Amino acid sequence: MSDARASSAPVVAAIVAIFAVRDGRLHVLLVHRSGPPEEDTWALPGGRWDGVETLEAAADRVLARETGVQDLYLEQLFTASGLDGAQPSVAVAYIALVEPSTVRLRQEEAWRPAWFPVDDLPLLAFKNNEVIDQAVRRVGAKLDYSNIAYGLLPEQFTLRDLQTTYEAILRKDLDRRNFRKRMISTGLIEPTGATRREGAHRPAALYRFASREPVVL
Amino acid sequence: MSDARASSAPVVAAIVAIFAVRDGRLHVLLVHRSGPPEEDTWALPGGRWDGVETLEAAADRVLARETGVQDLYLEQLFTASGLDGAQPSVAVAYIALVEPSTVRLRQEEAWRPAWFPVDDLPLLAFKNNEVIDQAVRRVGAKLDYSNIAYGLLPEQFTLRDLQTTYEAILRKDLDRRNFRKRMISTGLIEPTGATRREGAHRPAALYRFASREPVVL
DNA sequence: TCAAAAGTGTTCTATCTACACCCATGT
DNA sequence: ACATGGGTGTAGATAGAACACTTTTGA
Repeated sequence: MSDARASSAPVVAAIVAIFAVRDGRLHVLLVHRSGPPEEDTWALPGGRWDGVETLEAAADRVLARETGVQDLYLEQLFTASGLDGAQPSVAVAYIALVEPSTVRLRQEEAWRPAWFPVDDLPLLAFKNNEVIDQAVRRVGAKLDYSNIAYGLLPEQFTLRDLQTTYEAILRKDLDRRNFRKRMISTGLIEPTGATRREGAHRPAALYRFASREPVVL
Repeated sequence: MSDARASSAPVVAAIVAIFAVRDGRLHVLLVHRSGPPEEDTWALPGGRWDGVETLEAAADRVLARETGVQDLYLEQLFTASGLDGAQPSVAVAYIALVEPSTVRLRQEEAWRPAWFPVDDLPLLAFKNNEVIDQAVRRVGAKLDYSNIAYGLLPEQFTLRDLQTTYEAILRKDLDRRNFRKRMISTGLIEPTGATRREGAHRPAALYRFASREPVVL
C-alpha cells in the first residue's frame, strides 16, 4: 500500500496535560480511547499537528476541543519520541491550567473526557503517567517564582482559595500567615477591595492577579 | 513531483547547542551552512531524525559527528515548529556540555564547525540566536542546584577552574571564599587529595565531582 | 453566645553577602 | 625577597519557619 519509506514520515502530535483544582485536589483531564492504538485505555488528549499552524496552536486546539476554553496558560513541557510503539511518532507535550467553572467538557460518548485526581490515576496509554508526573513537578516548581496559578483561579479569589490551590499542587500544608505574607510581598497579587461572605464567619478579602500574563520573579 | 500532501509529511530534526568554556568565556559550536536553505550563514548543528532511534539518540549522533565525543551531558531544551519557513518542520533543541580538550572538531571544509563566544554571535539562521539565549539561561539556572558543570570540566579541576566556569556562564564575578564554601557544602564535589602546581605560587588542591551523572539538589 | 474561618506580629534559625590577611611556591 | 595565586573566618543582613490570639460574621 505504501512504499518502504512510509515508516519514515513521522506523525507529530501535540498532547496536553490539562490541570484543574477541584475539591482541593489537583485533577488532570483524560480521554477514554475509543479506537486503536491502545483502545479502551485512558490517555492525555492530543491532536495531530497539521504542519502549518505552530505546535502551540495545535495544543491550543486540543484544549479548546476538550474544554471549550482557549488562550489560557499553556506551556511546553518536553517532546518524546516513540510513545506509540507502532509507528514513528513524536509527541510534544504541553501543560495547560484551567479554572473548572469555565470549562464545558466535550460531551460525546466516543473519546469522552473526564477529570482524574493526579494522585489516583489508572495505568495510562503511551507512558502518559510519566508525562503527568513531570508536568506536576514542573507546575509545582514554577508556583514559587511565577504567577502561573492565575490559570487555575477565577478573576477574584480569597487567599484561602489561593492557598488551597498551592496545597493541592504541592501536596503539603502551608502556614497560613507565612503564605499570606509571601504572596502579598511578591506583588503578584493585589486586593480588589471587595470581600466575599459565605457562612457564619468573617468575610474574606478578595484578591486578583496583578497580571494575567505569565510573570517570572 | 510530489503530491499535495507532501507538505504534511514534516521534517523532524534534532539541533544541539554544544557549549564549552574556552579562555574563560562560554562558547557555542556553530556550523557554516554550505547549502540551502539559509546557505552561507551559521547555525546550530543538527540532524534529521530517522524515526527509529530516539530523539535523544539523534541529538547524541549530532554531538558525536561534530565533536567526536559522546555520552556527555545532554538535555532537551524545547521544540520549535516552523523554524525553516520553507517546509513543515519540527526542531527539537538539545543542550550539550563538553570539555574543550576532549573535543576534535570535524575537519571537512563543507559545513565546517567552529566555536563562537555566546556574547558575540553573528545573526544566525532559523532564529538560532533565540534558541541559544534560552539554552544559556537554562544552563545558568541549573548551575545553582545541580552538578551539570561536570560536563564542562575535566575529571579533576581546581576550585578556581570551577569558579571560572561558573563566571563564564553567569557573566558575573563571584566571591572566591563564598563560592568555595557553597560548592563544598553541597557535597557535589570532593577533594581528590592531589594538587596541581603551575607557576610561582602555592599549588591548588584538585577536586572531582562526586557523581558524573546528573544530580539535582 | 457560640462556632467557624479571617486576619495579624514576633522570635528564632539558617542562609547569603561582604570583606582582608596569611600561605606555599617559583624565580 | 618578592610576586603570584591558594587558602581561610567572621560579622551583619536577609529570608524562611514556627507559632497563638483577636476579629467578624451567621445561626
